[in-house]
Amino acid sequence: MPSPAPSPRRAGRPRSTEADAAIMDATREALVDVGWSKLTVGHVAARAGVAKTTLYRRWSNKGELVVHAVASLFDELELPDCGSLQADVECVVLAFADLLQRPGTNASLMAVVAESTHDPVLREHIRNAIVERQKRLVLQGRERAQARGELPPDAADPEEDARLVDLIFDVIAGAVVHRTLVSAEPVDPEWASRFTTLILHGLAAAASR
Amino acid sequence: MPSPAPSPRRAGRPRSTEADAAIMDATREALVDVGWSKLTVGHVAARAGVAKTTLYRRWSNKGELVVHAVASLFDELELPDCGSLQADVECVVLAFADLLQRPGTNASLMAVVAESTHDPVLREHIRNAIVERQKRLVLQGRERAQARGELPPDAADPEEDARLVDLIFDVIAGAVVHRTLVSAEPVDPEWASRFTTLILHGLAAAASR
Amino acid sequence: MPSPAPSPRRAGRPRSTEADAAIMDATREALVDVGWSKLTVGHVAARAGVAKTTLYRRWSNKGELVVHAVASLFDELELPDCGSLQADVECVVLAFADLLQRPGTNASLMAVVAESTHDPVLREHIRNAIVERQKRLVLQGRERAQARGELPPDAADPEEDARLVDLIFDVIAGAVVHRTLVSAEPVDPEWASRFTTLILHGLAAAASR
Amino acid sequence: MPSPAPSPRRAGRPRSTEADAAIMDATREALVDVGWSKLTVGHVAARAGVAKTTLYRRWSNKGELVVHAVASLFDELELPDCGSLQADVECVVLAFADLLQRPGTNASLMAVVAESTHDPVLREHIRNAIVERQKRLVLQGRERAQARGELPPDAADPEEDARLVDLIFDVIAGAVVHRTLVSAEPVDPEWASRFTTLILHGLAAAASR
DNA sequence: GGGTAATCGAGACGGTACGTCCCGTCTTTTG
DNA sequence: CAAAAGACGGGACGTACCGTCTCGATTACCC
Repeated sequence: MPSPAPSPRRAGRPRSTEADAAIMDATREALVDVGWSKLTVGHVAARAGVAKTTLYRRWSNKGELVVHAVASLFDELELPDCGSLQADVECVVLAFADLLQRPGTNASLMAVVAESTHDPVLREHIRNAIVERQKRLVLQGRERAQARGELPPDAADPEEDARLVDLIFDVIAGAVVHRTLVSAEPVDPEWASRFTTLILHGLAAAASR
Repeated sequence: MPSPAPSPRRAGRPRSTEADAAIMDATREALVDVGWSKLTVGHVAARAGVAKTTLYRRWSNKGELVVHAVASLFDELELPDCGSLQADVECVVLAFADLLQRPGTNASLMAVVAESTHDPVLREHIRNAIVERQKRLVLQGRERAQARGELPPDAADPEEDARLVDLIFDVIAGAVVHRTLVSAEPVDPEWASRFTTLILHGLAAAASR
Repeated sequence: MPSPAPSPRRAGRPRSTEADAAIMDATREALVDVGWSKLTVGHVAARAGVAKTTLYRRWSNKGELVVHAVASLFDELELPDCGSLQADVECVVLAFADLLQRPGTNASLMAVVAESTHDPVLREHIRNAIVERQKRLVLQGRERAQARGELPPDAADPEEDARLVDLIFDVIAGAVVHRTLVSAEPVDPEWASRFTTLILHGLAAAASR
Repeated sequence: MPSPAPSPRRAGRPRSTEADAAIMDATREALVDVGWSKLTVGHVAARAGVAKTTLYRRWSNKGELVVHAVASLFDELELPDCGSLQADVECVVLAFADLLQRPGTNASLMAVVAESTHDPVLREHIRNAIVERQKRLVLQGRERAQARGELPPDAADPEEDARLVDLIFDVIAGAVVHRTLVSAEPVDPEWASRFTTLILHGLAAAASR
């Protein structure tokens, strides 16, 4: 959202929307090719066929630019209905891993997260743009499972309930990210199945206690 | 450990081990103070009271330097015997989270991991320096639990066994890292307990099936 | 399309002519103060109140910079009309010697010439920037002397003529440079007179033969 | 003359004379190959198959080393008796030019002279090692010419006489050096003849006035 | 349809850090 | 003890980007 306020209609020549798109594309491509740390504003501008000035008129620095380019990558995460809780979880695990394993995404994500450790504003950005988007999938999956009777209804205490959702989210997302980026091992259906079994049994056992 | 082999005794003046230590210390301090991206080789050298060349004689660039410094942070991770499997896991989760929450560590770790997504050599470095070190803790904890009778002996198939260990490792490390760095929520004893319960129940249920 | 453009006027911000001048001045001053070998690009930039990059945008290295600075020193060499050929030659000899005896100039000139023995490009530079500039003085003096009737008109064969001019030039410039820099003896009016007499008599005698 | 006092016979291992020679050779070769400014002590030592320490034990710095290597080049200048004053002068002009045109010599000479403009000690060195050596050739030529009756006997005033010798020396050496190194034109027999004629006629005309 | 005002490209600018190279000194082990 | 090997503090080099700043040349809108 480089030009968030389309309405005020300031005088003078309006900004080129083609440039907007070309810059975003070039940024994503560059991110895939060379990664965050070796990505330079000059190269992005050149690849987009745009002057550096044009780029800086839209984003105040390299960080802003990359964050905007990355956040949009997570738009495509969906939770198809796979018939059972186990299948649903395996589906989302595999979809998420697939996203992470695509050449540019992993690097971009890590880069942005790494940068965020120093920048509270950026961190908040990430929370809103990425974390919340993913957490919705967990909620959605639970609702379906509850409808199927595979999971009990929400806990009485809403805080307690939120804590459980957060836990599940961190376990699922964390395990997939860690296996992919740190252990650098593939997340294949077998691993997904094994992992899902572990989590759901844990959940069931903990609940039935 | 840039000079691991003390024996061959090459000709010429030997490298100063004091410099080794001073550089590592200075790097870690600088990492905490200013973070990866603002860390300067020149500053590190100055802080260590060492010439820049001395530093470059040991590590070929800023990346190498920081990776070694970060890896050494994980040296302190130990698995104290807390009396039970549940307590052991909670202990290591809290110790790991504490490490990640220290100001410089999180940024450093993420930066190094991010960098590794483009550099296979660096990725291998990380595997050896960090991943293997942590995986040892998992193995050690399992041995203790087996001695206590809390866990069954190793699986018959060693490959199957390795897969299980890897899974547990990714789940534990991943969840802690994710909650700390992505969700940006604190890992406190309550979360550790809740998480540990989930995992151990899942493990037990899956095994007893 | 009359295309009246007197200057190509490339796109983009034009180079600062103030910077040009400041750098040249600073280089000459530094050359006088510390000499070629101790002259630092960084110091020159600082003294000129200019970034090092601005300097490197104009000259590709320290050598280029100094050559241009040295060559410009020769701009001031003029041939005032002193009334007679003998007086004209003595004038230019003394002016040239004065230039060479100024603290920084001798070192600079020698350094540049020394450097040129290995670098054909630099050698060509010197030819264009220094040699041709001085040779013009010889031609100018001859024209005046011819107008006064002190010298015969140009030889019929232009090649032969050029050879004579080259000879005179090497003798005059060579003798002054050698006495100043190698013999390290002063070029005073007495020496200039003695030298001029020798050359002009030789010229007259050789011509009248 | 790196080790000027061979006699005292200090205790311990004596310095290797092979090293002396190897270093001098390597220095001269390096001077030819890369010139003064790009010659490094490290490379010379390597080429000589000697440690840098060994080199520094004999010469205190790069300058000393090169001056010693260069001075010896001028030992070979001689004045053969060519039968007449004109022939003698042409001979020495050609011999000197030949020396200067040899690949390494010109660079070395200029480099040393250039360096000498900053270093009075070095300048004195050059006077003794090079200038005086050449000036003797002028004196020797005059004596022969006087014996042949081609030149009048020494002037009555010895100072006046010395001034004349100095003048001739600067003119001859200067013109040859300038043509070779600055004008970068060849000194061939034709030029030598033309030049010699000019000088001798000038000398004769000036004397007979 | 002519002004006007913000855009665009190009590229120079002051900076900062990089990683390399060489200097001349120093500390070792080996002969 | 000298020699070979090579690490050390220091300092300049030339390069690469950063984010800012002119420039002249284009547009779109608004009068």
